[in-house]
Amino acid sequence: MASRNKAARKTASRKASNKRSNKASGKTSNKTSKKTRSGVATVAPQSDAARIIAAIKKIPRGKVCTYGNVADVAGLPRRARLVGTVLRQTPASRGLPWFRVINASGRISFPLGSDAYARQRKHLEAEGIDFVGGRVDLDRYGWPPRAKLLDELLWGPV
DNA sequence: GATTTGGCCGGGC
DNA sequence: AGCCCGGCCAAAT
Repeated sequence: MASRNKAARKTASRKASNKRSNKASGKTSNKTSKKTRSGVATVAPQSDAARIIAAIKKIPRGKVCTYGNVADVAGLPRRARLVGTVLRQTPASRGLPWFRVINASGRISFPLGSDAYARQRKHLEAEGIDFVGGRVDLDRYGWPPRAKLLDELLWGPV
């Protein structure tokens, strides 16, 4: 069964992001920067949640972004699930365009038929996003645009 | 498309 | 610590 490249998959395919960079050591809990040892105040690293929120805010009207891409934009590759978790526990009161986040299949992640599903879909359609067979065409509405993703991966942020 | 399989990570117990 | 479960992902069947 050719079960060879398993570990290779993520690493190689999903963005040659070798940028697992910093953290990587499991927990990151960057709470508010504390280590102000003697004065050298390290610039408070934003919490992962804050970065995710910020990334979501960038999604333009009429566009959608997958959990994975939100994570990438937030500088947290491979933390798609965290995006879901953060979203789940973030009060919509924040004026956050949470509804622009959908899964990599171009579908709304809530169970079809649920209120949540209907709510999200309504928001998206209100922005002109069109659903075909319950799916959003990511080539058309996805953000950031694929080309851009690729470029940044290969060339780095301009 | 649908499923399976393996991987990733954070949170809760 | 260990185990299990997520608004996940992607390659392979």
